[in-house]
Amino acid sequence: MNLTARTAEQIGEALRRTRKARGWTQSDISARTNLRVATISSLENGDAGAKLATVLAVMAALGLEFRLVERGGSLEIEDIF
Amino acid sequence: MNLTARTAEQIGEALRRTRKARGWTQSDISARTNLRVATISSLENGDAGAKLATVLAVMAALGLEFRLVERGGSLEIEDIF
DNA sequence: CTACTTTTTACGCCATAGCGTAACAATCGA
DNA sequence: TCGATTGTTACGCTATGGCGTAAAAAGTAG
Repeated sequence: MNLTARTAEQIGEALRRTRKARGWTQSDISARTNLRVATISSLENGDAGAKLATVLAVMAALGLEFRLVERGGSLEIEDIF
Repeated sequence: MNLTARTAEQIGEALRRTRKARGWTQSDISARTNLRVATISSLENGDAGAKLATVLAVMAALGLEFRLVERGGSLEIEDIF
């Protein structure tokens, strides 16, 4: 699962995929973040106008964090082994 | 340079460090993004209310992209060699 | 210390995120 | 097929981002 993102669409996709991988619903994320389901939906659909705080809250709920890397940057361990 | 971020402050720090590493001013980023210097300043200082579009624009100007990874996740190649 | 560059902050303005609430649409299991 | 869960969209509302513009504060070189 490659979760590289340069656009809001890609971030939304990554969040949705991770959520599904966890077997969770948008409602689950909503409960863990105090964000409305509608907000989660909007974010997953690539809303570039979303607030950074919103993205970070969902990331935290999913147990994710950001790495800021050079474009086309280094491989990760899993990509090799 | 470890650019892991879970908070707006950490993202701002990472963006500022990368910008400095490029030898650029906030004004340079402003020119490349059509965002005001004040907006860049606010973002680098950890404004969680910033729009995702704003973050992504600055990231692009710096030649960076996001990786969404598990918290405490995999090491990167540079961390080993 | 002085002049210049860089960064931070302020004010009025417009656009919009996310809220509560609600309805509608799409997806899924029995 | 159908009822139930899940996801999307809408309306009015308040709060605030980013804009133009401007000035002040902080940092830097001579």
